[in-house]
Amino acid sequence: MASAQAKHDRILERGLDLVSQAGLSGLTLGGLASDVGMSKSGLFAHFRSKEAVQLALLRSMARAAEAAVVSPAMKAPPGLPRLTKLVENWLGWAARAGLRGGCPIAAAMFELDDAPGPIRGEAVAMERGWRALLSRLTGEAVALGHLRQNLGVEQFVWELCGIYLSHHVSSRFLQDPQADRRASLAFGALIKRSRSAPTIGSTSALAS
Amino acid sequence: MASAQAKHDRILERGLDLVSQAGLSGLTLGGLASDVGMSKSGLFAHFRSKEAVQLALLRSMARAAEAAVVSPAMKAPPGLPRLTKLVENWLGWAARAGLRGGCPIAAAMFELDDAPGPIRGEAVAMERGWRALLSRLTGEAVALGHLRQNLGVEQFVWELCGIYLSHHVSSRFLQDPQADRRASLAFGALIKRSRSAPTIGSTSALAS
DNA sequence: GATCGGTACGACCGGTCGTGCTATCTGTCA
DNA sequence: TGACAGATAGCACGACCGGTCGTACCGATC
Repeated sequence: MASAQAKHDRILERGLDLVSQAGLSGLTLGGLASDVGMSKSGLFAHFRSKEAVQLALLRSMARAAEAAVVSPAMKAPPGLPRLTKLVENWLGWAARAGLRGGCPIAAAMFELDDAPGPIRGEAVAMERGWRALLSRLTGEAVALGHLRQNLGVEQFVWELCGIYLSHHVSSRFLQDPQADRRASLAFGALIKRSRSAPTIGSTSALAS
Repeated sequence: MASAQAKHDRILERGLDLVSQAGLSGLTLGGLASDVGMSKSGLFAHFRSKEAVQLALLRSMARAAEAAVVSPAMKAPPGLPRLTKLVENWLGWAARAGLRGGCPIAAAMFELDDAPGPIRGEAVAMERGWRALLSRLTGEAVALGHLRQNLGVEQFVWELCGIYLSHHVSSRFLQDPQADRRASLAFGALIKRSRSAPTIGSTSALAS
């Protein structure tokens, strides 16, 4: 018999794929069980509830993203090159990681925005952690002089996340073949105006 | 007895609220029926299938967004003022329209990206139409000289959608009180670099 | 060799899902 | 007043849901 840990990992691996297609709430224990080739109750011996499965899958997503997106980028030189490499790995990472659906975390952010509970809490913590990482790498790029000293790092990260989300929608939902190019152009523009010092005035065009 | 049309409208109105909270796939006929105070089969007499309900709700969303976002903005002077007003009305429109959840269309874009079928088709058509409207208004701002002549309108709209999505995530999922300010700053920056002529070179920071 | 925790199974629970069929109610018009 | 049509309710169906049951096989331990 394959070791329990191996089976556990296989459940999470297949589950990740299912979640990427159907979302966290679209996942069913029976479907997952038959997908890994075991009975529903056999799967239940590993996790005590569906919520436990969802939580484990959420954490499994973080590990998968870490391995596919963060780790390879860390080999790039610190500062802007590393940040750029991270964004390259980020866009479309789910497909490259073998998932048939889109980024499960992005989908979860829209799926869980009105669903209080431990699942949502974990997802929020994960997203906050991810944005903290983006902020840290951006801060390093500032410290190394690759980006301007007075850059609003949080704002930079906020807009970067917008690029990711827009890329997700245009590539997966609208199936726009130009999605990668659009994201590349947007990131380039964001970097460009984060290099030089900003001019004064007209910081906002929206009344608040 | 209330007219059938009135009941029909009331079903769609309540359904829109439910979908904004639970998503299109999270909607259940029984839940919707009890929410409007009728039996499941009574509701079923109005629509012949759940898919018909979802399609009707999708179109109802478009009408609601039209009324809450587009129409009021059309009273503003054409060009940049009108576009700005539209974006103002767009951000957070769902809450102002009385929906307890987030923007149902934004959620649908992540929910349906792997669900082929007429629902997805309709949603794609709606989103394409929405982006065409954004492109048209942006084009008017260009024609009126409010934005620079060589602006990439499609790219502008693509990045604008990213701002909307990032605002949705930060305000609803992360519950960041700065979400409105962040979106305002991002839109301001987008407008600013869409006024003046771009410098040459370094159009992209990502290898393609 | 007896015992035991972990893993897995098939059967089954109460509940809810979408979907039909049929009966009843209600307002309208002759 | 009575007939008709549309709206609604009641009810039942098969499927599937998350979850529990008793049971059985496994390797390790005593």
